[in-house]
Amino acid sequence: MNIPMKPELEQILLSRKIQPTAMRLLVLEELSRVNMAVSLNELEASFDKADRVTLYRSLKTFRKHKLVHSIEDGSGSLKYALCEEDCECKPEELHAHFHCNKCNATFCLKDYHLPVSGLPRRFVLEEMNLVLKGLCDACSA
Amino acid sequence: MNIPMKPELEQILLSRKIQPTAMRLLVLEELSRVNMAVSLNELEASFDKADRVTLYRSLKTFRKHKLVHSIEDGSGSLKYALCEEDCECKPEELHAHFHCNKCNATFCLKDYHLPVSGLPRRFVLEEMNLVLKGLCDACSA
DNA sequence: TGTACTTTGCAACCCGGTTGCAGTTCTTGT
DNA sequence: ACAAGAACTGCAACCGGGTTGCAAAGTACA
Ligand SMILES: [Mn+2]
Ligand SMILES: [Mn+2]
Ligand SMILES: [Zn+2]
Ligand SMILES: [Zn+2]
Repeated sequence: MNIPMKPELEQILLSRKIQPTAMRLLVLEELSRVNMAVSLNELEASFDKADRVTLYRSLKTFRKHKLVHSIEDGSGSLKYALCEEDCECKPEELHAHFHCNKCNATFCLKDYHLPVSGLPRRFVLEEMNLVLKGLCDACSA
Repeated sequence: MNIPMKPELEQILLSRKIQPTAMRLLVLEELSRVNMAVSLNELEASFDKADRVTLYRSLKTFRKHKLVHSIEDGSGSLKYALCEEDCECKPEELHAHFHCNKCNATFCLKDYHLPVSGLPRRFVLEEMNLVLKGLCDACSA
């Protein structure tokens, strides 16, 4: 995936009904660039000077408008990753994530969809969260 | 599962090489009684007077000796549940958990073992965490 | 251009988890 | 039975991720 240019970024926000402010464009650009799931802290560290709360609220807004989804990978901090272009964050769009125990990176396994079966009677399934953990591509070499 | 009596509880701790102190016996008894995954806060609330840190360290000790396993269910607090009698917490003993979005309860799905396939090349799998979310038995009625 | 609404930055707070330390209890060797 | 050492406990304080309140700055739109 190549990184979209400024006008494209703006278009992406607009298409999600998010006002394209300067900060939000930067956040979106960064999320596109890294192409993995990042925590609020990691995001903050990737800018010279940015207010943590503003980043937090940008991500919150993005998530509300289904531009990003969040992953609890067990590292202690929530991570955020860009959704696919036309994602509506429905159950069938859920996918697994891989968390590297060594470098702490977390990736979307977009093709690893979740098995929905074997649930006990009378339990109603609404969502699932599957995190695979181990060594990533780079760390297993 | 019925709740073990005092001497049995003591035996359980001893068999895991954990010194059976008064507090630890109480914690083990409570974990047996509730028969689900509980958070540190919930555990604390189930005693009239107990120090949070002592409970915390009891759970930590239990986990080290593989008497309990912990579950990150996305509720914001780690939960702990008793392991099966001869559990060694190996990958093949991993199971899924169910978290109720309404009552916040979390259960072990001991028979729901995890599918291990479809991982990208060069990724080394060490552990998995699968949490199903929805409405539990009681809440779906 | 004026006004209402949104976004931003800062400070402060919340809460789960964790550590330091001193006092107590328990284990072990004599 | 006793002393020395190790393990456990309770309290206070800290830490870090996440969150909120509020006033200032920015933006949309009539
Ligand atoms: Mn993802
Ligand atoms: Mn379990
Ligand atoms: Zn890695
Ligand atoms: Zn429930």
